[in-house]
Amino acid sequence: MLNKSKIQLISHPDTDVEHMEYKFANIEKRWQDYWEKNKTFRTEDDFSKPKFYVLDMFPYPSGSGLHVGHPEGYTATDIVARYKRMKGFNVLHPMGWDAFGLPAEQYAIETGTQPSITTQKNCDNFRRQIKSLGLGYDWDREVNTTDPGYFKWTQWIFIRLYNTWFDENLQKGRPIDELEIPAEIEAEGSEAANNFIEDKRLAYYDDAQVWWCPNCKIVCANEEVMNDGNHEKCGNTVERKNLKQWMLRIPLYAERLLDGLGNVDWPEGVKDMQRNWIGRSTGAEVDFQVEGSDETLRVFTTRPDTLFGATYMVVSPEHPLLEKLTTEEEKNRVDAYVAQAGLKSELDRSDLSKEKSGVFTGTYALNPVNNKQIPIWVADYVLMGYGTGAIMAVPCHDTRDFEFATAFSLPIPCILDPNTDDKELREQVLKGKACWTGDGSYVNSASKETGLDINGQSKEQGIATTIKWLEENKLGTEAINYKIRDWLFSRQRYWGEPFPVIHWEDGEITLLEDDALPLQLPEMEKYEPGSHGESPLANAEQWLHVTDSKGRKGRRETNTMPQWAGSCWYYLRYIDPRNDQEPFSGEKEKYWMPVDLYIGGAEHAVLHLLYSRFWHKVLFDLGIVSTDEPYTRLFNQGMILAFAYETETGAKVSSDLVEEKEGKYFHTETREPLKQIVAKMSKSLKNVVNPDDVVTGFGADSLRLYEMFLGPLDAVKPWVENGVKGVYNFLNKVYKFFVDPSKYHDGEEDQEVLKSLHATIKKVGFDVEALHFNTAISQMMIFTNLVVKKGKITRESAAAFARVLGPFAPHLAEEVWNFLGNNTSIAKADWPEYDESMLKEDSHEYPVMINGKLRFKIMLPLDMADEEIRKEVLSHETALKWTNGNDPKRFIHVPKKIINIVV
RNA sequence: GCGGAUGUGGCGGAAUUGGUAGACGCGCUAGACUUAGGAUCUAGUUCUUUCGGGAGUGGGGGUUCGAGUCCCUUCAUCCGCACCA
Repeated sequence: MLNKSKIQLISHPDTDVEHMEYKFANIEKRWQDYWEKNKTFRTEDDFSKPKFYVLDMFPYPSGSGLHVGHPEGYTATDIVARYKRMKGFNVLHPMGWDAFGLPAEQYAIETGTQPSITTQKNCDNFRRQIKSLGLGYDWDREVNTTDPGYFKWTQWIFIRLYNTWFDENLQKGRPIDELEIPAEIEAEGSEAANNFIEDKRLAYYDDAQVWWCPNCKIVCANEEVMNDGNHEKCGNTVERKNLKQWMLRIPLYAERLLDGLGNVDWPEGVKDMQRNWIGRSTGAEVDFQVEGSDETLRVFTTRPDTLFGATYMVVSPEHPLLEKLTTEEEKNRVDAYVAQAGLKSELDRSDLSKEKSGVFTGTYALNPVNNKQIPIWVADYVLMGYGTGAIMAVPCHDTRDFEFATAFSLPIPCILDPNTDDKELREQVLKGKACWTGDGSYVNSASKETGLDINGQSKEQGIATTIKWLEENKLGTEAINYKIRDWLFSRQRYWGEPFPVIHWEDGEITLLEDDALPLQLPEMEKYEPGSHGESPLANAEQWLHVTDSKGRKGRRETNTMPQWAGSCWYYLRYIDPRNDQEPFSGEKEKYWMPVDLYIGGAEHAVLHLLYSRFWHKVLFDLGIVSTDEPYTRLFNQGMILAFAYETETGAKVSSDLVEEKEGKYFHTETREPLKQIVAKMSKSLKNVVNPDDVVTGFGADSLRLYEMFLGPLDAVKPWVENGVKGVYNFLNKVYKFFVDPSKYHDGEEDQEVLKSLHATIKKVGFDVEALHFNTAISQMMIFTNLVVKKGKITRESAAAFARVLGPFAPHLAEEVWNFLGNNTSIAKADWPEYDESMLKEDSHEYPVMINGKLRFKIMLPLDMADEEIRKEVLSHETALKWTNGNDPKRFIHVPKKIINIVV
């Protein structure tokens, strides 16, 4: 109620308008039609010009249309694109649709409407909305991930991934036919050789654990499972299920993905999140002999130096050796524990069980550094998915092991004398009553029997010495471990890219030939999933079954690719979007890549950006693209929030039930006083701002300008509804002044106006490069206020200002430009040059401070000698008052800045 | 717990290398025009004051002629990750 009322009133202006009224609706319609008709923003592949590639993260075209968050990033890139074009660059600035996705499929299940029809409708709506904002995209380059002409090449890339292996020595992906099969494997026969090859492919087909919602009969992505283990859509508990899945070996590229982060201009936070996700840690893998067995238990540790402090071992409940390790006597307890751990999902293991739990397996291992017998336990604080799924526990120097050992009264011997000044803490650690993970010098860390002795060494030395000893004695090796895991690359859904894969009745898997692409989706009448966790494609009988020339029968892959697939490479397709011979021309790719500026939401900090970097590196290794990294500069726009209201107890109140009285807020029904808070826009809070409403009420230029004026692009900021009025007033002022013949004169330009104009050209240029749009707009307001006050301007100055305004408020700028007698688009004009000499001053108004406090101001010529300045300032009446005519202690004069007198 | 960021008027936010804190905008106050004003224009607007000043950028301390900015410390909020061995 609060949010809407004003917009609606202003959106129905008096019909009785003067001819000078800023009729934004007419103006914007006129220029949008003009741009469309003249293809103003079409990008030619003119290799003679310097290029600039500015990219938005393309949207998923949802049924609810744009929200105000979309235009934020899009306006920013549009301003940069228009600016760069005016600066003489050949600018690539495309838009498209990431249009595969669940909502269209869900809608299909409910209504039987083909997803392609829903998608088409939504794309049309998005395109209309985006065009209504005056964003200058080259629509001839529009791409859509669901278009067979597009996903043909997504499938083509998948085939490349399948046919690539990673050469760890060269740290480079190579064609699979360059893979040499070792002689001893060759000798075992063709099946072994085949298995060897399959194990090397970047894409492979294998069993994988997935989340399955028995209610929706659908597999869920991890992010669709809530913290309590329920499906976010229906609230039912999801299950673990083993299904054959396509996986991609992204961990092989971990080092390359880490290295590449060093050379890109990205927000530090995003780089850190990616590093964190890859999770590289260095240490050693150590083999422990299991007592009374020829099995060894391998662990990964970052602290091989603490081996002397290892007093027990822990394996995860899913560890493959657990059954063998468990003795008869302990079997019941271990089985019960494993069953119980299985009930807890991986998600709530961390949350619910702050208390450590576990049971003894009944078996012992031998600590390789001193051959001491140590018990092997099973506990769910050790995860199967990380390292080897087993650890050596060093309770005195690892907090988790310390907690566990304390809970189960296991010994906590100290082997590292802490280098801390805290005497009490040090005592505690030495006694095994506290845990120390920092540096220090080793004690009790020598064994005559095995010959290892690190007593007295520091952490760094101890690690090096121990690894060397382990390797010499063949008990372990230096090792690097990564958190990142193989990428589960298939979904049991209809509305995604089909895999170009056939599973034959004899077990062979073949991929389609390039010339058989695209493999299209079959049209279906029903989109319900298959009964056993299969994709709806399992019901497409006609499509599904194939027979080869020899009569062998096969089934097509019924899984489809995840939504990430299309977005992994779309920036490449924009380069050559209608090419039906190859994904893009190499020549064009060399010219346009890399992307110079990529703007989008921080929610894609890890997955999309990591996945697409991975694909890009594979394509680079195969010689398909010319750069190692796809995105040179990345920038995250901050989320736009909205005001919302809550009661004293914190209950949220829908905005249509809120009433304002004298700056306070009340519930319209209960009369409760309410607190104004800032929250994400949501349907339930009824605080969603619809860009269409703003465009209707104030115009697209106002929406663009306001989104940029709101604050720094990367900041999270609330939409303050009244703020739109501020920029609307500004545009109104610009219109009324610059489209009024009576404001123009033919004489010399006023010096002050000229100076401000050049300052504006300079500042706006700098600010656009730095993406500081809010301060650029403020500078344009300052200039406008000045000329309105002066009342007159020359056509030349007005033309320069119009061009500065152009990237921000393109419709109004075109109108002014046209009024000034130009009959080509302002988008094609040159950015005005500023003259540095115009900005020079010959005198400066110095603030004079006495003891650090501003006391008065004085105008002084810049070429005045120091001595004279001193005399002049000290003889000022206010200065005399403070100095009593005495010589000051100090006299500081910073040229062009400030004068400070210390008395 | 770890990692990243942010704290400036009533509000959104400005402030290259330390150099006039609060640009620009909203809101508010007063006035002008007006039948009217949620239109437009003009002036004012950090707080406080005994009208000399005084205080002031989350809190405390430090460096400096001078600190929103640099250093130490502390608090709060937001985001991401979270038993990663």
